[in-house]
Amino acid sequence: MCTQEPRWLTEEEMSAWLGLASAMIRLPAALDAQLQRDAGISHFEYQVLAGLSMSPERTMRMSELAQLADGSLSRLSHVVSRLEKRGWIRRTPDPADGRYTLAVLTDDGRDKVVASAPGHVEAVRALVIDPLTKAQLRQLTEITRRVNRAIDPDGACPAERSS
Amino acid sequence: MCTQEPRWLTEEEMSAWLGLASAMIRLPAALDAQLQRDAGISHFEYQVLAGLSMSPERTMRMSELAQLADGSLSRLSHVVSRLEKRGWIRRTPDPADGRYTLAVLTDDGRDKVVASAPGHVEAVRALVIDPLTKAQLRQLTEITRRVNRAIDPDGACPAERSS
DNA sequence: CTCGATCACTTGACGCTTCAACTCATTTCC
DNA sequence: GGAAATGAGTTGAAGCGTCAAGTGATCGAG
Repeated sequence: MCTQEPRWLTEEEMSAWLGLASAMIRLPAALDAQLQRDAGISHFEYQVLAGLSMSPERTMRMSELAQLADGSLSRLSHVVSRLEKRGWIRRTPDPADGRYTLAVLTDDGRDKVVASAPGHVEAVRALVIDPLTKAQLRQLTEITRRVNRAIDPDGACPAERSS
Repeated sequence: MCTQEPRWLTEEEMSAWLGLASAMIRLPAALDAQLQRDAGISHFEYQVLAGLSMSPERTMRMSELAQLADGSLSRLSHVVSRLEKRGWIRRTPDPADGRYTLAVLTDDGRDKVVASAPGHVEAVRALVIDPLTKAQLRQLTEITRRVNRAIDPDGACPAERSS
């Protein structure tokens, strides 16, 4: 209870927020639409396939993969079931620890990624990279770092893992 | 066919993109979670109620409202049905043109917005406004303006409508 | 060594979004 | 003035995500 009195947004804050709110809704929708139209898969499915394709042995544990793709384990399980039916992924228990399940990209799955990647990268370029200056791109990196940290202070942000 | 050869992303472009991709997924989820937890409504429902509350006569045509909230007319129709059941919105045909439907915020609906707004604004502050410097906020405004324009060149971007 | 706790996942039911019809009102064109 | 075309909105079915409960494997205390 008792939220003091709310600190309303100034004009300047409001216009940054409205712009972000709009982009936040429409950018995922636009990227999903491109992938759905040109490749018949969702952005989430693409992230799963692309994540596997860049992994050693094209293999990853379900839980790692869920974190990489920013989704719940349950969601990933459903999605991988569908991708398995389409012949792009196989599942097998981890020989090292039977509780884990390994998702493995099949050859057909790799072909699918290779076929879908250029169109997706072009879309990202067209909608995000190309409209911005080099300086804005650097600013965006720092801005999203701060926002991501605010959302989840000790969360593994994909942008900062490895390398 | 024949996508030339794809212009892959440089290191710098990649880190901006990964950061944005992560924020783009998790920011809506975080805001939805706050509203769901504290007010029992989704971010989309909040936008609908808040949009109406700021409108003259607390009334808007369904199609205007759909555009304001960045959703399809069908989605809005379903959502308004639910909000109507909860007693926050009434629907009535537009006397000026019977094809249009007017959505009107009830008094209970206004109370709901007034009760939910402070918590939502606090969340926006905590996740976006406060973590950024004043300069970054200005940069974000320009960055999102460009991205929004790339997504829909002549789209009515909420940030630029009116005022 | 065994039993309970924990962990990684899977499953099924429910709710929301989308898509494709459909309805009804209004405009347009003979 | 009447028929076809257009436009706004609604509806129902299908698909996807979430939540809670369930399964099986492994760890750890006694």
